Amino acid sequence: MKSRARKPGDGRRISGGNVTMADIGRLAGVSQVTVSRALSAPAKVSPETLERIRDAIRVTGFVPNAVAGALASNKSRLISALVPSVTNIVYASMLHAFSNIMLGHGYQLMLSETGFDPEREEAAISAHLSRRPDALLLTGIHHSAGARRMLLAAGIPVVEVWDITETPIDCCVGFSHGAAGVAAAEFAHAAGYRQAVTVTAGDERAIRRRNAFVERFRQLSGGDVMGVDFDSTATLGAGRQALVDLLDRGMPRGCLVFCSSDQFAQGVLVEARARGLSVPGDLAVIGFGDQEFAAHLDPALTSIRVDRDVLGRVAANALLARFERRADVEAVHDVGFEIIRRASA
Amino acid sequence: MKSRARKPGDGRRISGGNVTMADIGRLAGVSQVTVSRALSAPAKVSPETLERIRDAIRVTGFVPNAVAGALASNKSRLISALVPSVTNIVYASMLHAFSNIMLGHGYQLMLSETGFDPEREEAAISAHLSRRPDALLLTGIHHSAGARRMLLAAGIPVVEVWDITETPIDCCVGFSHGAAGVAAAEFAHAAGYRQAVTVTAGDERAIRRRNAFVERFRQLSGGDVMGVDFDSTATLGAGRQALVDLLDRGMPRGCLVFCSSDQFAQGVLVEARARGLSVPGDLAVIGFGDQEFAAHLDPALTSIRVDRDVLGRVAANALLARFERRADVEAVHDVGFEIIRRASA
DNA sequence: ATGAAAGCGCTAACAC
DNA sequence: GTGTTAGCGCTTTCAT
Repeated sequence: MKSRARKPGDGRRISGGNVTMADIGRLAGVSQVTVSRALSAPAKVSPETLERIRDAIRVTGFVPNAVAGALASNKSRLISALVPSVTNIVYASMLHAFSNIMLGHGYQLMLSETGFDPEREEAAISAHLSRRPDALLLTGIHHSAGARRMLLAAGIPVVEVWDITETPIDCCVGFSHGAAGVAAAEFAHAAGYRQAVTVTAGDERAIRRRNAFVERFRQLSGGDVMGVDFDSTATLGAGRQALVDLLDRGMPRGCLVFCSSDQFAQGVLVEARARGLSVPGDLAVIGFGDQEFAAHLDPALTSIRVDRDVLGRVAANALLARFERRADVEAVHDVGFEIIRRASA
Repeated sequence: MKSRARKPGDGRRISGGNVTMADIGRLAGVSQVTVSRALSAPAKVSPETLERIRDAIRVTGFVPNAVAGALASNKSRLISALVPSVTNIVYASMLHAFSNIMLGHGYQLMLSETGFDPEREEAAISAHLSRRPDALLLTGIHHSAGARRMLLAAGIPVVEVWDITETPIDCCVGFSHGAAGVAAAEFAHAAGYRQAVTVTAGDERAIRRRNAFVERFRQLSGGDVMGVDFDSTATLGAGRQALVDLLDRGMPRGCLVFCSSDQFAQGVLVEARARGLSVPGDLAVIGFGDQEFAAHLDPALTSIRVDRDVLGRVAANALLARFERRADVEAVHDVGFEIIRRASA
């Protein structure tokens, strides 16, 4: 017997993760292939053989080696998902919906966080592609040149979520951040606000919404729109601080605060209450994300809702459609958004 | 040329994910092994050879096939993480800290949600083990018999988080939920509360905290403790509803509401405000998790804080120590908890 | 410093 | 219905 990794005397126990299909076959008196078939196409194996194989599997606790399977079949049944952050509920809930569907179809999830950083994203893409996932979910439509090259070369389905473009790498599911900003500006103007300020996180999509908002609001109202920009992620504390800064900088009374996230908006609300400012009298607030707490704040928060559940589900279905070569799924899917008007604006 | 999966004429392009080390070797005028070495131990390859190999890699966009590598080396550099839910910030932030460290050491993450369900957990464990991860992170210390059997058989490091036990599968990092419940009861009694009610999610650990709280509070105060139990996860809306129910059932004035999560606690606070009830005068509230908003609610929420960051980091280090066969990490690590007293109780 | 050979545990193709 | 054979693309060992 030729040994290699195993030293002589390193007698292997037949149990759990070390058992192979060949071992099961030996125990059941069949060849290794028959074991493989018993697992992947039981109908092709006689009932008696099947039972013996199943017994052997039960006795040994055999768990098939999907790594070997993936290498042989060139299918990993692994999906890579790259999101900016799992601690942000908007991405987490999208992932939840996405992975639930993929899991139901036998796909496992490999996950990485990219922190809104294209370089980290590129590194993650490279690492993930080496694992040969069957498909990849990416957040956003802006990726480094290297990332695009790798993705194209990999030749696997890719779905970009949370944004839309006419030129996706493969397909995309999201909504127009520009349109969301414009809609918010029009909503604000229609609601009678003639002055506005912004609070924005260090996230390219948030900035795009803000820019669209500012441009449209200026068109409609003529005035200038000042803002506070963070280069980090949105937190309640930062939102409070933003209002403090804005007030210091002479934010006009009765103006509307356009926040890139409900976290910021809640912070603004909290700080306003702490200072005895009335909302929406002294200032109005509009958030983004429509998280659960938005409806329960006092005053209830006006926010832009995006259906994360639908986003995740449509993204999953787009990939599944590609696996099955179905052409019934369009390359660009706009899930839209909705301004939920409550008391704060 | 023997063809198999590929039909004749299915001429393969040399690009991206299809390139092999053998292809790179051909381009660089060396054998496949040398390419392998160039990647894993560049010091063992001459500088000139190395450069030619690197050129070839750049030109082709070669990404090594980690699936083949894992099969050959019996090391996947993949870590499985099983959490109840990614949309729950307490697990998400723990995961974030955990994966950051693992990533820094070259490990990718495979993720599944188990929804507090041992059966789903067992299915996930089986699916993950087939991928041959190098280690596994599990949430909680209660697992099905089948799960334990598989885990033991797999013979890989396993870290159980969010709870502690003297008999972990391998090692555990968490805190005592019983102790947390007892501490909350003692805190409540010391703060002068003589009546209490509970609001609890359908989560075994939350129930354990509640039971410990109730038992200790009864010891101290003698009275009965009624409660509302949900069998789902905690939401703000459910917290509001819980207070409605409790009030209907004659919840005594001036009592303390022990919530299994800050979400519930926020709901109770919101409903109390909506009804014009004063906190902590008419009712006091204590949450669990000390999420960011807790400190900013009005009144600020008293809560039990667990350092999720430390939890994730210690869990990661425990696995890394096991990989390196370091014995400097104990099998049971209690990260403790802290009651953060604010205005609500 | 480099290469040849063996083999990781499976799936795919083809025979019988 | 079952077996045989030939890989998948790497890492490991051993030789030079």
